[in-house]
Amino acid sequence: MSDTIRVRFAPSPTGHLHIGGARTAIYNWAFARRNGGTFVLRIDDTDPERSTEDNVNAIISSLRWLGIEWDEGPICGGAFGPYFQTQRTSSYEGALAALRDSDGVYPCFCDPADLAARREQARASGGVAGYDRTCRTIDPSVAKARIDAGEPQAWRLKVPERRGDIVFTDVVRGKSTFNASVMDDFVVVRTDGTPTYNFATVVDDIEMRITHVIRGDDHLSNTPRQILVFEALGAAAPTFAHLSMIWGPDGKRLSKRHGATSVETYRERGYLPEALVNYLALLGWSLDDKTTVIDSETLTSNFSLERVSKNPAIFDAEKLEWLNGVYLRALTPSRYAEVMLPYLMDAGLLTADEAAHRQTWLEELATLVAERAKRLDEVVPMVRFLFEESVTIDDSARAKVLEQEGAAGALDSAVDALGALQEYAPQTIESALRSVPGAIGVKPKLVFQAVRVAISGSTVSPPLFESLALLGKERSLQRIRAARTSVGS
RNA sequence: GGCCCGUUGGUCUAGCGGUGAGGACGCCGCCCUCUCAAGGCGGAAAUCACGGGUUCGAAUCCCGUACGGGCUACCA
Repeated sequence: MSDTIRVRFAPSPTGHLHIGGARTAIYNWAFARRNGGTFVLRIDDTDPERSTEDNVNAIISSLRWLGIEWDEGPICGGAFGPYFQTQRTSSYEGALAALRDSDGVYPCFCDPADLAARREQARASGGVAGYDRTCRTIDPSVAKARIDAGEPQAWRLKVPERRGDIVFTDVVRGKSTFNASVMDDFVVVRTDGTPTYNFATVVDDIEMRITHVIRGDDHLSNTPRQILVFEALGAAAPTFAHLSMIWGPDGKRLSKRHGATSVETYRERGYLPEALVNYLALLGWSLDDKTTVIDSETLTSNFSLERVSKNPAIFDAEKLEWLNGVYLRALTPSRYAEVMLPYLMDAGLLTADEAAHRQTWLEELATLVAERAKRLDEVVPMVRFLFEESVTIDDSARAKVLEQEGAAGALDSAVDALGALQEYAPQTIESALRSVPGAIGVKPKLVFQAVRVAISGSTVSPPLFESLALLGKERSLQRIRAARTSVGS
């Protein structure tokens, strides 16, 4: 593996893995794979208030479920660890010391509340809202005395006087220019000694030898600040690639009120990881002008930042569903049975033990359901009738089918025809039932629908003959008789 | 307010000076069919945000405007 390219995904464990974060991770991962680079996972847990271990675990398990594997990071370790920012305080302290030595920072004794007020005032009068540099002019010896006296201080980056505009080329958006005059001396280390985001990420990116920073464009405005830190630390800035946001249907940042936003939820609802990866990859990137079904292999061997789109994308749940259906249909029966089983078990339809004894039966069931479900959780209502002892017939189905003229006779004949079968299999069942309409002078559809309603309780079900076979002769006859009885004469 | 960024059918996108503006989801119709799906075929749907330029020629290049978004913290 070449080490020329190193990228990282650095989630902050303040929640589960978000759809947008997942896409960022996918792009980083695909980019690393495509270029023979290294993909680093780093946990940016510097916010003690909101970061939790549960969230770290959830993020890790979501990434794994998606099939996104990191080369360095939690669990697997690596040569540039640790990979949790809370364990890297010595790095930040070292970087601060270096900046103090090089006169790249200065202590700030301003009161935060006071600062906020000044900022408000500056903004109100139409001025620049940045820090007014009050403490920048304090004489170093005075500053040292105040620190020694125990006065609390934060550290601010001393933006060079003659730095000029900050210009960088973003791989997806092109050349970006930020006017130097708007760069204020931002805080790099807080009063409590902890590093701010813009400082910690840069220190880490330098130490971890990150060459390409691929992240959401909510960080675009942070980039010039970070470039200043890279420069102050005497390091070359990496290449940046800012991804546009993912929006909800209303054009606002995708959030809980738009529905499911965490990868975990999609997993629970029966989406396949490969479908989610495919969909997310396409939300802002395209292989060419016509391909929409792209497996991981194709993605990791063709991904390029140059083909990442600049505009924000609205998350289209329906297209994801469609794509999930495509992947679901492509599963082999045994694989389908495997992924479907947890849903069946959760619904209490069968136990793991029973499943082990009904492998073939489950695979047959899988083939029936495969081209009908877009999500795995949809199979439960679809197949429930095949597991339960008896079935309750839906009122509208009864009215629409069973109470139709000829239905009773059709059920009687069906019982006779099926009852006579030696071999109870889809083919034999089909020919038996197909002989009924002609014999009693009724439309084939009426027979099929009547039997369907009788065994499933509904006018909609998986294919009839196969369903009857899976149900078994005994229960089939039982249900048809029960339905027949309920219709009366 | 200031600074940035974006704008091709309802949605995701292709396009990178000359195309009938292509594909996909969704929608509609037809076919297939035991229901539902799946599949096949066809269709509607884009004045390429708007207004100016540049050019023989602009969705493509330039400048404005509008709309949307992001940042503007001792959050990340």
